Amino acid sequence: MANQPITSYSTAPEVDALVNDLIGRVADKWTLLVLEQLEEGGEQRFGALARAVPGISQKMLTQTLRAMERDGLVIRTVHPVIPPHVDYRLTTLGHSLGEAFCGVWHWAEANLAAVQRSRSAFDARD
Amino acid sequence: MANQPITSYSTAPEVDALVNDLIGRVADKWTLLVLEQLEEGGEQRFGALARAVPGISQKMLTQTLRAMERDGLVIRTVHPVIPPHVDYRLTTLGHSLGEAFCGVWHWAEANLAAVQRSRSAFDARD
DNA sequence: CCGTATCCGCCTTGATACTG
DNA sequence: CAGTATCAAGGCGGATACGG
Repeated sequence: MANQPITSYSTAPEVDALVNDLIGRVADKWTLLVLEQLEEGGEQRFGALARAVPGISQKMLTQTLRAMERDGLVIRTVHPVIPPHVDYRLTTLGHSLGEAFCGVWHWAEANLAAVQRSRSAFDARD
Repeated sequence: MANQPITSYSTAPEVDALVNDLIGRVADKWTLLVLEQLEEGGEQRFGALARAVPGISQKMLTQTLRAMERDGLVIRTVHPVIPPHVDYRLTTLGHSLGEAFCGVWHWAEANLAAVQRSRSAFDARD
C-alpha cells in the first residue's frame, strides 16, 4: 500500500469517520442529559428518569435509552411484576463516557460567560 | 431565597440549561470537524476548509464558521483583494475547546471496538 | 473566491392513543 | 408502569443560482 500521504495522522481515515459517527451518537442532547441524571442519581426507574430530565418526551426517552443500551452504556433490568418495573444503570463504559465529558462540561461552565460576551459583541456589529 | 433543595448541586438549574445549550451548539458534527481541521492545519482559507472537511457543503461550512465566530471560537480575517481571500484561525477559546474535546475523542477511539461489539451482541438478541 | 438566497425533500421530534 | 404505533409539523441540510 506504499506510503501514506503526508497529511494523514495516527489513525486511518475510515476509523476517523467511525469515531466521528460515534461522537455524534453519544454527544446527543438527550443522551447527555440522561447520562448526567444516571451519574448523579444512580440506578433509576423509567418514570423517575422521565420526571428528572426536563422536557424529554416518553418517545425520546425510550429511544435514547435503547440506543445507550445498544452501545453498551446502560444496563436495562426488567423486574417481571405487575405493574412493570424497569431499572436503568450505567455500565463501566457509560461511566467512563461521563468522565470523558467532564472536560467539555467544565469548559462550558468555565467559558459560558465569555461565549455570551462574544455573542453580544457579534450581534452588536453594524 | 432560603435554602436550596438538597437535590441541587453546585450550579443553578438555569445555568445548567444554558450550559447544556452551549454544549449542544458546540458538539455539532460540523463544528467538531472544522475545529479538528483548524487545530491540525492552523490558519486556513475558506476553500481549503471546504476541501479538507469531507462531505461538507458550502452552506453548512459558512453557517458553521459564522456560529463559531459568533461564539468566539474562530477569528475571520478578510483580505480586501480581488478575488476575495478570507482566512480563519482558532482563538484561545477555540483551542481550549479542542483540548476539552480531546477527552471525548480519546474515549471514542479507545472504546470504539467495545461499542461495536456491544452493538453486534444487541442486534443478535432474540 | 467567498458568500447569500431560494427552494425542497427528509428526518427528527412531539402529541396522542393504545397494549401488555 | 413501560413501551409501541401512528400522524402531523418543523427544522436541518443539500442543490442550485446568483451577487460582490
